[in-house]
Amino acid sequence: MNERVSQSRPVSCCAPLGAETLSDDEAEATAELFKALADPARVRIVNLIATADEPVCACNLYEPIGLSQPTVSHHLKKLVDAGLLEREQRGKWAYFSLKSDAVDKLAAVADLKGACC
Amino acid sequence: MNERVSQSRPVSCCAPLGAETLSDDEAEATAELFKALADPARVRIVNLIATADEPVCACNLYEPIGLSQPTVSHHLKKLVDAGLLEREQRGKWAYFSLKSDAVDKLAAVADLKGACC
DNA sequence: TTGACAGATCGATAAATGTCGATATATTGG
DNA sequence: CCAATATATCGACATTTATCGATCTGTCAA
Repeated sequence: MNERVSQSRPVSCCAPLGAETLSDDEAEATAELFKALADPARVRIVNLIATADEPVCACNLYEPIGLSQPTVSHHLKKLVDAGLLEREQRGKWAYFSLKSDAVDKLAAVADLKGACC
Repeated sequence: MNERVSQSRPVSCCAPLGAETLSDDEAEATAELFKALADPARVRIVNLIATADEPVCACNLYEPIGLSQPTVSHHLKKLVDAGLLEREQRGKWAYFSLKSDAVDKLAAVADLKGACC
């Protein structure tokens, strides 16, 4: 039924580290996902949002992160572009939450079990 | 019995993304781990080693990775420093394998389950 | 000891990235 | 429509990083 065209992976955009084969594009996409979390500011942003039980307003991030508004906005954009965060506009405020796929995607890509030792 | 001094986390060096609290140092350490995998060449190296059933000689990486010997050596060093790979000298050859802790560490840090939605 | 080879280190360079102040855009309230 | 506020974008700058050629270090065989 399904075309199974490049659908042999749980995630089409980026293959797990333990995949049997890994094309150049897949390696690039996988690195891109890790790159999104390869900055302490973005790690803290994701952590703050992950531990909140509601979407978080950007205005509530500047102070705890300790960086300027443009810089935090820059990091938020990177996280959204990477598919890790979801942006929701409420009036003049922007709220961010964890994208549900991101959780599975990250866990899948980081999976090395079975390939070890 | 245990001192439980900074031992409340599964990994002492870098806290998971979903941790209740995250110090500056922990965020830095966590980002450092992701940074090690934030490059397509290093993703491919880890993948090649993860899918091999034996430690891999550095000399068998230059050609598949498609980069110069110094560059591959540079990436290998980064992966070893990050605690992801183990280096083993056999005569004049260097063999690399996945460090067993790395598997768990990566999975733990990347864990966002329960913190989602 | 010497020659050959594997891998690491060095130095240089180009590209990518984080940061901020200034400014632009968009939304709301009056 | 206008003023105020939240966020995004722009331009600039400093830092980091990936890459390679050349060289150094260490190991083995003869």
